Amino acid sequence: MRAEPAGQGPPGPTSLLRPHDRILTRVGGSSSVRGKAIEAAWRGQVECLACGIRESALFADLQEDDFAHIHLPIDEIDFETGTALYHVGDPGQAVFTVRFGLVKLVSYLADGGQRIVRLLRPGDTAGMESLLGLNYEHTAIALRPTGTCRIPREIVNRLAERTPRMHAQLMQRWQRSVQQADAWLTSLSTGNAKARVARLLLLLLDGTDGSDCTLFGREDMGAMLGVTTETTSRIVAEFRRTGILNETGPNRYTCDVEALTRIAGS
Amino acid sequence: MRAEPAGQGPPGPTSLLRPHDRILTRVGGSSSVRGKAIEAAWRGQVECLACGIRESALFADLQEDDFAHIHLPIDEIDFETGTALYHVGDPGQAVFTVRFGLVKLVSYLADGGQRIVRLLRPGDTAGMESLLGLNYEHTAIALRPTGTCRIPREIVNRLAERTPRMHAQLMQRWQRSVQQADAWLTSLSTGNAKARVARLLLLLLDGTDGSDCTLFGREDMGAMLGVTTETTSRIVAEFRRTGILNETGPNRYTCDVEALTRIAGS
DNA sequence: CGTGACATTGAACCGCGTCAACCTCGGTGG
DNA sequence: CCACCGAGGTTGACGCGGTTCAATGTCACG
Repeated sequence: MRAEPAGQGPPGPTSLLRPHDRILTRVGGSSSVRGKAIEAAWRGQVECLACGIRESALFADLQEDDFAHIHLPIDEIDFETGTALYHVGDPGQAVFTVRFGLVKLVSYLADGGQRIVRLLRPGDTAGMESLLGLNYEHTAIALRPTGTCRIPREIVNRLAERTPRMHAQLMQRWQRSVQQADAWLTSLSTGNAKARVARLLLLLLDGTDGSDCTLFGREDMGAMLGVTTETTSRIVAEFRRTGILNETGPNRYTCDVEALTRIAGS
Repeated sequence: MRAEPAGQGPPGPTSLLRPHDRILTRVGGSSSVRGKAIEAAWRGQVECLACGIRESALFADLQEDDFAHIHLPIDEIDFETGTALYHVGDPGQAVFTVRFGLVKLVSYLADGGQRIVRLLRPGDTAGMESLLGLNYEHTAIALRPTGTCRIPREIVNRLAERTPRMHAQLMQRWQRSVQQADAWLTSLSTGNAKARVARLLLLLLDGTDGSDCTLFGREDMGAMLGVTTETTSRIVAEFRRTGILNETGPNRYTCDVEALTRIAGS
């Protein structure tokens, strides 16, 4: 594994904003601002109930009266590509529900390199370790423009005490993380590089329209697959030459799913 | 990845005992037998409270009166080396607390190969996906003579409803699984083979006495590290030649922790 | 138009997979 | 008691695949 060129090593345990952490904040409810205004009445109840992704989000199973017990601000925070939701080692004060976009969870290695251990999609929850009072165990970085809801840990913990529905949601989400971690190991870190790239592409297919997917930097792809940037680039380029991938825009491709499945199987 | 020689592919979704599943059952309490006797009064309350590893086990935080609500048999089941606690796809009816020994969680790959995704040590809990009504997601196999407590899922689920202490234990255990899965990826599936073997050895050090560890078959070690049996064997042999490992018994070694740490860092 | 970030490509090297031989050891049966 | 056998560990030879280092291409942006 090569040392990161721009890497200043694993981020320290502070929670100061890094220079590049340009965050687009759109506060969720009343006059509250991120990190302040604990007492402010919050009108997020309505918004949560009406949330477009609620059926797949952390609050999916909550009932109307459950929301009445939320007395801390839930902020909608949007992140530009490349900015961090939080850093490894930061004291975890909140979980983030991904509303749209894509987030990578990064682990930094002893040698300064990095490895992406998971991807979070809309409906997923980031930073659940904070619910146990732990520091964040990864750095979470937006791979595309990403919208989140930042939910203070006390809200979730209090709801979990109150209702077994929240309880069940949490367990399901933890289990999902384990599943995803295991799948990551067996499908993205096993077999030759070409098969790994193929499996990653299949994983990135847009659920809806079938055979389209949006890629990101070759370096990130390499960090997911445990191979170098060059190898990734070579393989993607080859897929393009052989028609398995068809560029339709900047980092947008149409895939020959059939062929990819065959390659992934080897 | 090479195809498994003895592999008959991923085990099917049945829960029938395989021919080689020689299980040493020592039933926990009254006259109950595994899988039967739901009504039998169970005297495990005493045994759980007196359990030697309770402070690190699933029931760690429970109080005396919590145990009064256990009305299903908790069996002590011991497994010989190589036998399965359960198979992937089996409908999960219970979790297993490991009392002594070592258990591997195996994922079977599309090509018939296998990958070990986690190790369970005394105090760890296997098969928690069963609590969510899911089928087992791995095959769990004892790497050494292993003792377990088989706890029916209803017991845990009912306790979790009753007491937030059980609730918290579950969340912590799920979180631990995620952590271990992430560590597995970053430390055992990253870097060159020699570093991986070194990290595995460091992971296997007996907590207590410092520099001793017990290895297992080279094939299993390879399946943990994502390398072949031959590579694993070569590296272990080299470590022995250079004095980093010192054989003290069958698959027992004393390690030069210093040297291993250096090699692991590369 | 210069500049920097990123993708691509080339060439050389070498780590590890692959295939195969051989060894050790424990068990089994004559 | 010994010959035989099979499983697992070790070692060698060879070649491929992926890393490494370096050069060039491409595009967005100031």
